[in-house]
Amino acid sequence: MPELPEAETIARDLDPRLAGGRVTDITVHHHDVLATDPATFGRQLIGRTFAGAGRRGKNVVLPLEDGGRLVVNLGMTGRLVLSDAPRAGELRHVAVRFTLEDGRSLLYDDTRRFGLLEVFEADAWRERDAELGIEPLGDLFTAGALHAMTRRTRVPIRNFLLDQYRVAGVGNIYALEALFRAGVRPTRRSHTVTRAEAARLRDALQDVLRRAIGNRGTTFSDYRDGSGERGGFEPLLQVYGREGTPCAACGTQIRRRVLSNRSVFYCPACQR
DNA sequence: AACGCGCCCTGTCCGC
DNA sequence: TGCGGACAGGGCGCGT
Repeated sequence: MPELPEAETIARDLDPRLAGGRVTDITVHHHDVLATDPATFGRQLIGRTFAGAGRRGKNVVLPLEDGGRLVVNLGMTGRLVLSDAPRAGELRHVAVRFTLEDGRSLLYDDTRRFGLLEVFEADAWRERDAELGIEPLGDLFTAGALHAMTRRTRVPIRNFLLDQYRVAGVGNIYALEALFRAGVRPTRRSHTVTRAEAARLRDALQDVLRRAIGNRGTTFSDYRDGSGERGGFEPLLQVYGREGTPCAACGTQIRRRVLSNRSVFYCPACQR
């Protein structure tokens, strides 16, 4: 569920409300979401003050006033919520609670605990940041830049888009939607993608991600109960989860297959 | 060395 | 109605 748009939405919500919050205590309910042991984690953060919230790829980045950072990878089911948020009391899988000086708490909730919380000091974060791929909504993500990258590898283009060390922030859902809009089959080897296709893919990726952010990052996953934001991006999905239904462009049945242990959906007529 | 695959974990859904 | 099994996607570690 959480890809770039979800991380962006969380960061925007948190930014003004978390700034100035000083950590006075940390309770770890599930240590497997931490990069270190709980005692070390506590020593790293207690007494330090959040400066706000941002994003890098799919990571929510919480800068500290002294230049360090708490970096949160949300995995599949991670959420970051302040205790005074409307539905904070409904969280059922709180893994870590950060008590703040003003009495509020920052809660990290993660049902499946695929997420990871890690503290970086300034230098270490610069290194980590440099390892991550290009930001798909950034100025550097041009058609030429994307094409130069795709030409250098033979991996299927869907796998290329999922690799956080190439393009940072794209997950399976938005990758497949962008490939459909660009008319490129997910299994196509990256190096065969033409310049024109790379240009369409860049535009499609940006369009899909921006629309998703406009919908507050709401994807299909929370449609079944009204526990969170209602409405959402799901009606906008044109191929993901639509096996057997007619393609919106040509009517051909959408096909599903498995690529690298993960579902791929595409229109066999529109995507070459 | 780039790449593919299995696994981590839980909730939901489907078929018997 | 209950239950087992398949399935979901992110990322890491390992084998090739």
